[in-house]
Amino acid sequence: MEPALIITTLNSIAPLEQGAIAAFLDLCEEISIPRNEYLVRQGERTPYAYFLEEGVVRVFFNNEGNEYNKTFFVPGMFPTPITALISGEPSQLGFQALVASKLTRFSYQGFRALFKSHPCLESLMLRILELEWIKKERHDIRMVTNDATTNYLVFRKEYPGLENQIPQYHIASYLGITPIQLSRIRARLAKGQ
Amino acid sequence: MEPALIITTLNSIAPLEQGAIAAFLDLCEEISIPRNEYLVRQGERTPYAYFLEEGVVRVFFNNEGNEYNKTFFVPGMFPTPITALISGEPSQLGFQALVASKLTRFSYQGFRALFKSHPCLESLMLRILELEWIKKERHDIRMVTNDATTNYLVFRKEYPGLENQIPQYHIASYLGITPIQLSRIRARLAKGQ
DNA sequence: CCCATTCCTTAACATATGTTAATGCGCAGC
DNA sequence: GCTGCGCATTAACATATGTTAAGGAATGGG
Repeated sequence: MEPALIITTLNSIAPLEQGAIAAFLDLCEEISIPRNEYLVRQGERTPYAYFLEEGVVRVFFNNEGNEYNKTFFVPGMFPTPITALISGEPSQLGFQALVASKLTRFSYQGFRALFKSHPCLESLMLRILELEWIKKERHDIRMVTNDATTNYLVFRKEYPGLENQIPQYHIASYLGITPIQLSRIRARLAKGQ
Repeated sequence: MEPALIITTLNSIAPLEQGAIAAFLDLCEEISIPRNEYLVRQGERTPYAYFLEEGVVRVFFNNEGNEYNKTFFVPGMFPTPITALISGEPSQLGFQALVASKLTRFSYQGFRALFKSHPCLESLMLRILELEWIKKERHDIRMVTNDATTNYLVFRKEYPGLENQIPQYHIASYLGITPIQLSRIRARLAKGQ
């Protein structure tokens, strides 16, 4: 495959040797996925890690019909069931494309198998997890601290334009409120301005 | 220092060479901390990673006087400001001993400096982050999915005896409710049983 | 031993948010 | 160009939880 966004992204995270890059690219394949299709279904096993080149993906948890969106992925991010890949268990989370998307995917086991011959890839993996950890912690603190209105405004800043590409009930679920409540918030904001 | 709980814990996470263990132990020092003292204050920098040998520690976020307990640590866990250590920024989280506690601490930079000569320590670090990630994800899913009553019951199972060692407002904050609400839940449970 | 502090409980009240339901807009398929 | 479906909005209502306040048990210090 041709080195797309993923290579520049990985290189900006940690320095990689040429040999490691080549070996890694051998594992990669590009896939396209239509709107509303699933990368990973809840309860399903998958061998793949994913990198989003174009589009939007959501990750969510479904409990008795109620869905909770954990976060949205935009290009440059990794919509990957880390826990499932690490633990070997079926994924507790579902991953769904919200618009037609292009992704790079690669076998996680294959990737780990490269660590012995290319230690820089293990350092890369550690660095990625570190960065994800930081991101998640900041996110968690924000969500707990702010009220829904503030988090809605943050969402709009963090994902410019996304608001108009996906149904509002996905945003509401992400904010931890009902679509009705989000509608009330939007009405209040429109009036207050 | 004498190899205490931390060594058996680390060995159970990932296999370590003798040389690596010795080099690591050189970095370690044991500390005791009285009840209600802070390991790390919010807004403070710290060079240390911590491992809890005995006692209880909470990690919390404070926003304009409102405190949000993220989790509790019991022996065998790492009450460590990972994000602060990785990013070099002041810690957004506070770490406080809720009962008199014993910990092992070590310089995080010193630890990372060992990665070059002891790659197994880097693998260990990666493994620890992986396990923490899994734990956090399961925790997050539970907290979102369940109501406060269920989460309270889970808390009692997950931290046996802890309920009687710490004030209930810390538990309420952990559950995301007010102490009054927790009191109502407890009253209902006592009656319903 | 007593007092003060801390913290849990209970009640009365206020309020934000969920629930149910009806309305209407806009897009897609026929 | 209709027609139907999916989705957002709005209103009326129900309810859970926060707020304020008061009282009482337990604990620790003088």
